[in-house]
Amino acid sequence: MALKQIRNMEEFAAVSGISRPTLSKYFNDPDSVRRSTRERIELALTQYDYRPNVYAVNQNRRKTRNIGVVVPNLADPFFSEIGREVELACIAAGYSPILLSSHGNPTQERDNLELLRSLKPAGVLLAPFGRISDRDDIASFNKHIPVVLFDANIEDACEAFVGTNNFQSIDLMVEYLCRSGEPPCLFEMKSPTNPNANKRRQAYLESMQRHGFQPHIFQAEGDGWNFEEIGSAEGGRFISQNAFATNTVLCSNDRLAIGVLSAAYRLGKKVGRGPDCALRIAGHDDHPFSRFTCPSLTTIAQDYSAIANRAASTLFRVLDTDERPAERAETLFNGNLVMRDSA
Amino acid sequence: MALKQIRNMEEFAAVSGISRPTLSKYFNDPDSVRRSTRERIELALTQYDYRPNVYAVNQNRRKTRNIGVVVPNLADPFFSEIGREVELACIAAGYSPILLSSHGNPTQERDNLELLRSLKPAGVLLAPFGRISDRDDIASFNKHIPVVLFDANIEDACEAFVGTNNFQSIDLMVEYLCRSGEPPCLFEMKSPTNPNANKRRQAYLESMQRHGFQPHIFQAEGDGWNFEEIGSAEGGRFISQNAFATNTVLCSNDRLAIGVLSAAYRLGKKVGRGPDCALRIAGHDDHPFSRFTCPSLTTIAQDYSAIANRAASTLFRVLDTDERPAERAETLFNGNLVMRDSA
DNA sequence: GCATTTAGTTTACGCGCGTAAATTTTTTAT
DNA sequence: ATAAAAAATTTACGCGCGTAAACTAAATGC
Repeated sequence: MALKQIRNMEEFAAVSGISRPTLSKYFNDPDSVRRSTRERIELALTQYDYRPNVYAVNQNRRKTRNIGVVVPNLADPFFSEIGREVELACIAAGYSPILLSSHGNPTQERDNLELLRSLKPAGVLLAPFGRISDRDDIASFNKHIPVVLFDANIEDACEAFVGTNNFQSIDLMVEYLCRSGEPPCLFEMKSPTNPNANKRRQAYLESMQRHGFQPHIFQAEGDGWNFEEIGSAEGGRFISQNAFATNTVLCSNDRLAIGVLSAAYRLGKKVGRGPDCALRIAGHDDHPFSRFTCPSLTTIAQDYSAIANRAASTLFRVLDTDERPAERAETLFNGNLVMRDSA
Repeated sequence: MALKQIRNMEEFAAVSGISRPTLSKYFNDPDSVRRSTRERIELALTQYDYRPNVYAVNQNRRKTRNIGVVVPNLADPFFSEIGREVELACIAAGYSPILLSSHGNPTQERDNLELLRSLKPAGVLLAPFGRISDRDDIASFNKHIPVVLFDANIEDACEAFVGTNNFQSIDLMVEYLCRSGEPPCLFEMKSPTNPNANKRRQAYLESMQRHGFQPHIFQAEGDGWNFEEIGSAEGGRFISQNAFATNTVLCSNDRLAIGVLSAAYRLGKKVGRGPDCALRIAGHDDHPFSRFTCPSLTTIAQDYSAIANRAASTLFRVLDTDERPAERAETLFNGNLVMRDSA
């Protein structure tokens, strides 16, 4: 087995009988060498435990084969899932993904970009917080390295954006709710960290107007990422004060909705479509747990697989052509209504 | 500002007026140079945008300042949280953490170790699946690189283990449940992926015996990490068949409990301590969502902050002394009972 | 079978930094 | 002030690999 410990490509060239430059070509692209040569190399690889020193490999190359993937918060299952999809897409394309979480903290996002700067990635897939304060950092980063945004858009920044069409998805939900019962009011954060929330509010207003109903917006005080907590506290407050304008509450995202559902349960208000129900509650995002809330949550499923793969392939195209695209593309995927028991 | 683009340490030496070897010392340990020199360097750093090329830095060094952190599944909030704590501990100690998720897949765990092998980390903090099949891979990996296990133990493998004392935590819960109502039966996976589940079963049996009650174990069919789904389907089956031996169900972990709670709701069985309740349900782990289940979940909180920090500091000690510890240490932290409304 | 194309070999240099040895400068102790 | 200690500088080499140039061997086309 381990006939001899191979220390570097030179030694591997000696034992495999292939010259070092050819080996170098092989490791950069196995298909760039003749098949017979490739087989000889791969035979030798089974006999000797050698693999190129990543640090030496990346030292000279201006662009590595690394791709940075930055998401706002891996503790949020949505980003955990979409991050995973992006990783897989990168691996499939022969890149090495480096998944970084900003842990709900814009400062950490800057730190992550700073870290990536020194890792010289070929490109970056970034789901930004989208606050104005980040804009300059991201633009400055983008000067040197191609960046494709996903999930949250920053107007006119970076090579492209891929996300969900909130206007379509919210309209879909509003339409359903209006058709099946009282028109919904909207429950959201007062100062949302995510620009999608603003899009959704806008979409709600337009959609309600289109359907000829009076919109009602209820905003929760609170900061940070404890959406369930905020939804539970503030939603509970609105419920117990009978403040919601209608019996139907559309929450800006599932995590808020999960909080509101827990508050409703605590307050003894039955949630659902039945005649004995006091409230209907809907969400947005199809959070993994929304199937297991009580009752299960009616929501919008984002097509995160499509988003992840499109974002990745958009970046790959930029990397392949090695030039910035003339036009900044914005791709929006439709959401799907997931009907469960809460609305 | 950017007076000149600095390309390497040589050029930075020229503009800063400090010799390259001294700069090298500084970047490896800022305190290894005289204070006045350090201040001159840091002044220059504010004027010029230079930082050492990570790849060149790590190329020669046998041991990098990287620390690999491998968890079974970042989509599971428990690992997301504890992974974060570990990251912070590494950064605080001057190391660069590389957080990798095995995505619920033992093969991926092997791939992650393979990846880490080429990144030459100083050490690794590993939360393993703990299946027997991984043992050899991990042991082989551990031959070259120090590894501290956390969360899940593998007997006699690696430098040390840090986790929760399941015997203490389960006993705490069993004691509470017996004292406050009917003695609990145990609900768990038939073929658990996590060795803690086996510990918890053992602990349950011993604890029930100690309290003089007959133990009852109910096992859910199913594979993978969809614990909520399995808990909901299988738990629902047991509930609707009235199969649980007592009205109190202790679930092996919170995610199963979340599934069982959703099944109970679906079946119209009220859960809680009150006289009108049909079931009491308890969990283990204090999952972030267990506060927002309906009703909120009584559970055991693992001290993951303590676990993460102890695991990290144990590894650092090994790295500092630069020799393997004579004795393999196992550190177990106690769990805390979190009383909520479900039991 | 021969010319042409394609692939591999030899040789050589450079990347950015760690680091050792010898020397000079600066600080500290007496 | 002077000797000793500490720190910085100069010089030089090596790490493992990418890569270019000139050359040689093998595969391909007709």
